[in-house]
Amino acid sequence: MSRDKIRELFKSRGIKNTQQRHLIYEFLSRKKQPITAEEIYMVLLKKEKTKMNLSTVYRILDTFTKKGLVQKSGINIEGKSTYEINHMDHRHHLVCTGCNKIIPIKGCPLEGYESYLGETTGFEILEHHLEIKGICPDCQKETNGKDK
Amino acid sequence: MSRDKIRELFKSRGIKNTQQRHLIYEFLSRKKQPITAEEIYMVLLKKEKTKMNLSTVYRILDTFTKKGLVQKSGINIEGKSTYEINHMDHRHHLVCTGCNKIIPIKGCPLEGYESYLGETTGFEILEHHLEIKGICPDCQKETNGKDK
DNA sequence: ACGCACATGCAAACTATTTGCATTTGCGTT
DNA sequence: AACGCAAATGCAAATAGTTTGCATGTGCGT
Repeated sequence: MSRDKIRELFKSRGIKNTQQRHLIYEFLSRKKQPITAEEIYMVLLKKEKTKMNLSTVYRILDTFTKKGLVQKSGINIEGKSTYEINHMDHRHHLVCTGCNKIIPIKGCPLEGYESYLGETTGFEILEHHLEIKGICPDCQKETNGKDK
Repeated sequence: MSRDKIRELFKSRGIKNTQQRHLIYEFLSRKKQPITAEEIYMVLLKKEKTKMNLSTVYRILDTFTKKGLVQKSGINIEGKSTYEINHMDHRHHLVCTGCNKIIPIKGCPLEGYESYLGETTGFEILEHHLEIKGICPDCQKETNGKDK
């Protein structure tokens, strides 16, 4: 997404275009995996020459979340929340319990189920989070050799 | 579940039967909803005449989780983790964003999907967590009157 | 009933996240 | 292009959930 597209996006949502916000949004939109606030902070510290405070990262993520640009992913890594771009194409992930690798899943297995659920419960269904855990092929190999 | 059943269960899993563990297990097995460690602590403080430390609650939940008796539910309430009895009949919940009410869902919409996913990704699928959010009938009524 | 390993209580440590306040920055206006 | 104000950021300190070290207490096999 180009620099100007992001500016426009921000403007359309009433988000002031600051350097920090721009960097975080750009970074997140390239990421295919949910990521923690701290990781964002670290990467931006190293890669970009900007300095940015960790609390700013949290505040920006919060702003983005409220404006619908980003969402908390529901996947917690060692007690830390993770965030990802709010893909308009609804998406889920498969998390490896061995190495924490995260891969996106194509398609949503709950298509159609939500409306059924809404009808049977009377709830107005808003959203869902699905997290599937497993052991990735790489870690399966490793485990065969060791006993851990 | 009777007192003795729980003792047996503990014994079969190598869990020493203490008063605190018993109380927590009994309480959790009656609960139909995931609950936070703090809530467990509060309820047991009030209802039972036992005193129990919050850190003990955490430790017991941890033990239970490792032994497979309990699981972290994946639903976080205001930043707090929630726990529930590990129902052998795999279960999901519907959470109301208005009042935090949680209701269990009958059946799992992912039946069958896991094996498909395992085949297509090479992952060995272990488990999944599904959280669905919506507005319950009660809160839907309320919202119609107010503007919040 | 005894003794030991394990569980608990208590307080302090940790860690992720939030917040108050002074300073800086973006952006509409002149 | 400069000005001014509201909003954003940096910094440090506060919160809050969870964990941990250590002294004491308790379950359970002998």
